[in-house]
Amino acid sequence: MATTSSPVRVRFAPSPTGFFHIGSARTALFNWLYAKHTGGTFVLRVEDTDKERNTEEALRVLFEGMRWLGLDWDEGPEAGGNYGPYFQSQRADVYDNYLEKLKATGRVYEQDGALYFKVSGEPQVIEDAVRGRVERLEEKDFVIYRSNGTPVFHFVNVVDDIAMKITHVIRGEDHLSNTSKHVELFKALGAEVPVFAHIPLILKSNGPGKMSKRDEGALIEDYQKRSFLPDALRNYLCLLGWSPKEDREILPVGEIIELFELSDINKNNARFDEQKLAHINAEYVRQLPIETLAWHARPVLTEAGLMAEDASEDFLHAVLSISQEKMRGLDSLPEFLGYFFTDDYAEDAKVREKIFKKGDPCARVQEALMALESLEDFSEASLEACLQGVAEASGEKIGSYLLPLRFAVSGVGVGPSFYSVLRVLGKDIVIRRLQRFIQAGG
RNA sequence: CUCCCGUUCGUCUAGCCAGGUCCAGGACACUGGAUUUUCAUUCCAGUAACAGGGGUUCGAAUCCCCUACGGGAGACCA
Repeated sequence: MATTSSPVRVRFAPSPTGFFHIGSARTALFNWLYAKHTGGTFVLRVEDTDKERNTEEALRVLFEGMRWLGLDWDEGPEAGGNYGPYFQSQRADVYDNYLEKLKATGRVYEQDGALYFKVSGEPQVIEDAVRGRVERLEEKDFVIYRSNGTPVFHFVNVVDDIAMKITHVIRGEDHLSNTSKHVELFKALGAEVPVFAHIPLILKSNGPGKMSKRDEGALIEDYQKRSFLPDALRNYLCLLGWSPKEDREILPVGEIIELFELSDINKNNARFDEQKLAHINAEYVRQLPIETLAWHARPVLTEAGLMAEDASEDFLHAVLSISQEKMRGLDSLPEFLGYFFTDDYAEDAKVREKIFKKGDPCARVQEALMALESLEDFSEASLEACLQGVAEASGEKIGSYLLPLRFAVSGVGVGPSFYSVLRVLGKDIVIRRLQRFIQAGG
């Protein structure tokens, strides 16, 4: 494997489009991981040569997305560094200087007002850390400066990598075919060719082709809005094209950094699987310390209009601590726990149907209501004993009481351990809801 | 059409470089069962893959070739 003795410098060079695509995020992540792994430098360079795209909003989406994922950059916009500016739109003089260098080799010529680079005609060897040795012949001369005087991607990309002393170019496989152009340019400019690592693409979950902005789940900002945990998304993204091996999948980022090697990156494209992402996200949610969970859950609940802004932290903790082990994503919290915070919660029609199929739920709720009204101690053990007694008194299984009662009290058929639900809800609310259920005739 | 890359369960992958311990391991999803308290948790079990064909070899998921299929690139976009 080709290596350089100089310290590792990698870069993520996005074009601000107004979206932060999941594939771009994964490319940024792999660069970041490699920089961390090697103790190198992670550079963020904004490729905004395509005029209109460079809006404030587009940059905000990009920067916020990266920071949310924890992908901090050592050099770049808002971070500084010795190789700036880090916006290509501000580097015109750099490009002009390198153009002069290239002209001096006699391999630049003008046609129709555009500047062309004359290719060598020799097959170019790409030493790729992921794919091994790849050979490709660049057959046609190509444009490096448009007739309007602005340089094109292939030129600025290579010039910046040289000027910024980039040692490893980690990017999507869609650039592999372009690399023969880039190698020609590196050589013509007398620069050392960096190590390339072309990582597999992320394909859409159904249908052909790579994931595009329009596909479901393709944008990082969607996951931010849906309150996914960034650590979870990042962990999932690591698994797309790379593996920690030893049958492990969920692991702290520190360990991933330690294990991450370019040579372990897969060659074949990966298909995006939202279900697996959801599973990993849920695992992370369930492992959160209760304070952190509350910190994440509060805005989700208040924005859904279920919980008052100044709602008690203690009550929130109580609700979360009995629910956490059964939680899925944070975005499902309003549906899963809404009834703890409001009387005006949605009912699950299927569960309603189900409880009426098996006997008279009102009668059972009535029996339980009478027993609970006179129960002073609303602890789990006491509640269980009480309801057990109700069931035994009428010669029934406790199971036939639980679903009607849960529905009467929460409108749904699933949730935390039922006795815990009753305890946290408290006697007043429980009694009130059971009465309401009976009065409404179910 | 040309060039480049790839191909292990439905999906993500381990194994491949250093051929035998792989009638192929894990995870998600799915199915069934358990926790005699429902349930989105937990536990157990099950279904399910080396693209096809030719070599090389005592022996190939692992090495070589061909075909098929998939992906990417082929802009005065990035």
